[in-house]
Amino acid sequence: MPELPEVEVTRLSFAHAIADSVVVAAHLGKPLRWPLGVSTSSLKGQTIFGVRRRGKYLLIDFSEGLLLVHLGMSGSLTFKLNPSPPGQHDHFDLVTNRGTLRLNDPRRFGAVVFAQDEDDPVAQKLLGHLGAEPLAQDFDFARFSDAMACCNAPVKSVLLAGKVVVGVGNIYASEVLFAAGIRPTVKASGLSRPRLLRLQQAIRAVLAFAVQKGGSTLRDFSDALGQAGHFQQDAMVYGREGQPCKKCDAKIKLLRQGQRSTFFCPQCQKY
DNA sequence: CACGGATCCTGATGGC
DNA sequence: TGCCATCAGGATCCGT
Repeated sequence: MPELPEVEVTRLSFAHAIADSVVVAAHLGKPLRWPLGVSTSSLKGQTIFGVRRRGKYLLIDFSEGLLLVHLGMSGSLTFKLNPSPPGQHDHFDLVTNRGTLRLNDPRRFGAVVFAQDEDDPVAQKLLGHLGAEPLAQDFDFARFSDAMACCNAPVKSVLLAGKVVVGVGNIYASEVLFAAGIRPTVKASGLSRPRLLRLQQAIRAVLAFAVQKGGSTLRDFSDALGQAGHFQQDAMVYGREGQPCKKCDAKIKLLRQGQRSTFFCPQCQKY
């Protein structure tokens, strides 16, 4: 469910409400991808300063330490004053005096991990190798093109890997490459300067637009307060195999790259 | 070390 | 209706 826009929309939906709250309790359900790393009782009494995002990770800052939250493939967060008792897919509750932050994650590819700070080896293992933030200032063209020049893998795979730039998941990879007019199978290292420029602009534009739209609704994404997103209506290629391209009418094609689906227009994305 | 594939887990969907 | 195979928005780990 969550790529960068969904994670950011989720963050924006509860960050203000949870800021300055105090942790009353924390509860764990079934095991997630990685263990929490501390006892839930050690979180009690801590003040929550705010919520940041790095790639697809949410960073919840405490008076001492921080929580790294990842939604995996199927995770979602809710923030409610009076939540119902945890259901079978609710695997983490952070109860505060201002409301309860709850992680629901059927597939349990998500994670909640405690770290002392961002230099903590636990945090570095997850965050240390991440690429540039596409919506931040430090996403400059020189570094982007240098990083892309090193990769001989298909540009779609390079975008997904997150080592050059973070946050572009499987849906937005297809959308971004369509917006840039680049074929997903082209080697990243083979892209000309003008194409790299268009690609970088497309990454920024598509992700920013999706955030503005409230995230994807491919299944039924909604933010932590239950507000639904509207990006799906605007998907140009993703999930549209066999349907006419919205720009040129050619049939949208589907291909497999590393066990993931890629959608593209053979006419608008020739190289 | 850079790449492709297998892998964790559950639910939805489609064919028979 | 049931059973089985396939696929799903992520990212790490492992073999080549």
